[in-house]
Amino acid sequence: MQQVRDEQAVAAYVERFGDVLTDAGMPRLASRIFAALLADDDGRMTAAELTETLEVSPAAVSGAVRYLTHVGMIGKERERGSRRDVYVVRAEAWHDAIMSRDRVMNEIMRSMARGVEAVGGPETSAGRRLQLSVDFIDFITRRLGDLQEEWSERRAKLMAD
Amino acid sequence: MQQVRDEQAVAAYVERFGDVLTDAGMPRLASRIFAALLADDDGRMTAAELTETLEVSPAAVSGAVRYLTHVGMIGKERERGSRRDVYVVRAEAWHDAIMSRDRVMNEIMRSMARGVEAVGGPETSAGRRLQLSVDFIDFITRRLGDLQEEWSERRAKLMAD
DNA sequence: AAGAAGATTCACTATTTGCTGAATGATGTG
DNA sequence: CACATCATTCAGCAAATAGTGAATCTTCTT
Repeated sequence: MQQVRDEQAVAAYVERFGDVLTDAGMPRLASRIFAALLADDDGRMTAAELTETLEVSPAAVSGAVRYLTHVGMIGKERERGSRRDVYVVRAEAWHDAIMSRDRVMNEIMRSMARGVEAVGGPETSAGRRLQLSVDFIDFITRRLGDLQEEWSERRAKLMAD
Repeated sequence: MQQVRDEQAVAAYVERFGDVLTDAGMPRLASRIFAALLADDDGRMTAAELTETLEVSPAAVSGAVRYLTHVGMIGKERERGSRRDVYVVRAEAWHDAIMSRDRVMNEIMRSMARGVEAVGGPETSAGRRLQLSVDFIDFITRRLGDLQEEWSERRAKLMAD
């Protein structure tokens, strides 16, 4: 039973899912573009397609797409002998999105580590509190790295079927 | 060697760390308040202290503090027979912050799961792509829960010293 | 080399967000 | 019960953000 693709339903879904991503902190148009790519049949859309289906200006697409490629959630490709960029949702989109958060976490950790000194060293109560936070973040981010690997393996096995 | 606490250095640190948190997506004043509490000697400050040391209006503190309590990073207490609230950084601040992100992740996951149907079911290529994303997020968030537990135990042991 | 098709940049506008000051509300004290 | 002390809410303002349209830059075609 191969269902027929109801483009209108898909469009509606793109908007709903876009909203969810926006609530999660992603810029609005970037959210909609990512949603559109995820829901697109072959996960590949040109800038022109995006401006048309999302009803925004090419300029806006350009900016949003820069953001998405920057955080590694989509890739920009160009078929040789063509001028149009085609954007593809990367297989590692979520992986990278989480890892980019990880980078932020690392910043926080480093700043807190410096804070230990600023408040008078690890013997002070503020110092202890900061250090404990550092330890926690460190623990979580390390383990998160392991999880990504575990997933890659698990996925590889599934793909082998 | 118990260092003397240099309040000026602490204040400077609060601003730097506040910036880091803001970059991570936390509203500006909320970041500064959380930083101030983390760096405070006993991790407890009244609203008045906050307005004074951070040089903002009581109204602003009220709003920022609402945000922070909402995401569970600080607690509001009031000593009986007093009108002043005292805000304390919760021991589980980071834990809860991460878990609250987790709630967001769950929203995303649920939305993508609904998307599988919208794009024509799990047999379509878009459906497969969405389902794979769901699986990944599911995997990560579950494991993240385990990690929090592991940390609690680890921490309990350390505290026993 | 000229032209066309596309992407990007830039100046501007509209919306959203974070803060202030003033007014209002809540809660303890004489 | 009236007053004082704090917290909160609300209208307004200032700064940041996301998008538009026009101009510019790139790159393929002929």
